[in-house]
Amino acid sequence: MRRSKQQTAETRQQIIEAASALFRERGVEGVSVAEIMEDAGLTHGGFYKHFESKEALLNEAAIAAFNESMCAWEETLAKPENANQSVTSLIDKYLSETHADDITHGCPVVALGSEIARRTSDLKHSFAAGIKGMIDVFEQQLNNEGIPESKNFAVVIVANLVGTMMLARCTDNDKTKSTYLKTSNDMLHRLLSSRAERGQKIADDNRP
Amino acid sequence: MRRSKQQTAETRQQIIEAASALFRERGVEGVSVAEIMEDAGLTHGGFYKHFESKEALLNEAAIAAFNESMCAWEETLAKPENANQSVTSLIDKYLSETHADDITHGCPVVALGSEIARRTSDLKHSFAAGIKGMIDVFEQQLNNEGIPESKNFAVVIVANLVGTMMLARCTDNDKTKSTYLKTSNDMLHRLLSSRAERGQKIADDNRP
DNA sequence: TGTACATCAGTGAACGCGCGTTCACTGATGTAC
DNA sequence: TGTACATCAGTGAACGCGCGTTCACTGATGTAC
Repeated sequence: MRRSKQQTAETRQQIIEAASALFRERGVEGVSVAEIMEDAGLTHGGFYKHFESKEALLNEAAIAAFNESMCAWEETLAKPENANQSVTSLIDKYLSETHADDITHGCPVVALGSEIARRTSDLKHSFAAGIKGMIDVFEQQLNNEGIPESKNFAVVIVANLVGTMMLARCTDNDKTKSTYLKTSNDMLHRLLSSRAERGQKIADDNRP
Repeated sequence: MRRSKQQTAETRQQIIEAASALFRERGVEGVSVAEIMEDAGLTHGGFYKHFESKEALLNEAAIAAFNESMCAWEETLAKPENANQSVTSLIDKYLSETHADDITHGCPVVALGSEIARRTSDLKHSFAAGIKGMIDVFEQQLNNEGIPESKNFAVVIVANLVGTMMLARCTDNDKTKSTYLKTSNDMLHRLLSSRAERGQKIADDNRP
């Protein structure tokens, strides 16, 4: 039977959220429309009242996954104890064992990147925007901390995070997995502290 | 009809090579057993005379993809003009536009990582071994160039390569894509030259 | 504000299709004597 | 070395299954008057 506009919008959101988690967990082709609808508390028939196709839902689910990540990042940044170490707090969280073990609600680039790379059009566009968003957050935080070349460093940091998580997730030996996470984390910390020093030096030199 | 042992072995290799390329190009679930067999010049029925299942072929195909990558790396390292810049020549090749556009014969971690991360057992084990192999090559070359902490740097470099390629491949804007590749490449070059200097300094200090 | 009708979210059966896998069959290769 | 038989790589039809999508139907919601 017909639902109110608000209920319809809520249902739509539930489908997107279910899909966002399931696609990351099992891959786009590893989940059926029926399973997504079941997770959202519905039967499969009504799917096409909300989305044109499974592909269209994937696009919305990808956007939602990036939004979810960005919200989590904002939360981390908002914590008072992270005020003076915003960049490293984001890095620590990203490279945590918790994140490595939580594909379902983890970074969409690692969970879906290989599949998205093969696609074209809208989907790739949404994904590229999500990646840009991740880099932008780092750029801003690096600026706040007075680290020079913030844009370049932001790209390199995000690349490192994504790559490290990919290596860790593709490794069956838990010890090796932890080593990858820890090694990248240590190196990024060291790189940042040496860069922060240099940024401080430049600021001092430029002081009148 | 029955084939000679040599022919059978060759056919098996052809199936693996076809699968290795097709899986990377279209994803494991984006290619059918029949398509792989057709690419290898056969009909689908004979597939199970060579492999127990599609999953078993995926394992062999992943190993073959890593072997292919390692052979290409060896080739690059063997070129006389790369003798004194072995690490940067590997990095330049990996982060090239050519590699970004060639998923089919490119790095298996970027092409299949998201899918492999969800799997368990044999497959993940083969993949982890392949990743270890990539890191080992870099460690050895960093040693050759006298760069300290070669093992840690090797992990970070490979993570950066994989992550950068993933970002580039998931980006629909060609200019942004090139920027990602170039930014990581520049930063790795700078990091390596500053580390090489430090390595040289340590070597000088330790000279009797 | 109340009424009569149109709309449409959700249901569950059904469709057609392609997939991984199996199987009976063929005939060249391998092997035992 | 030659022969007779067993083996098995490759073929193409067939199987059963699950998938994305469609559809007739239901009944509460939205809207026009």
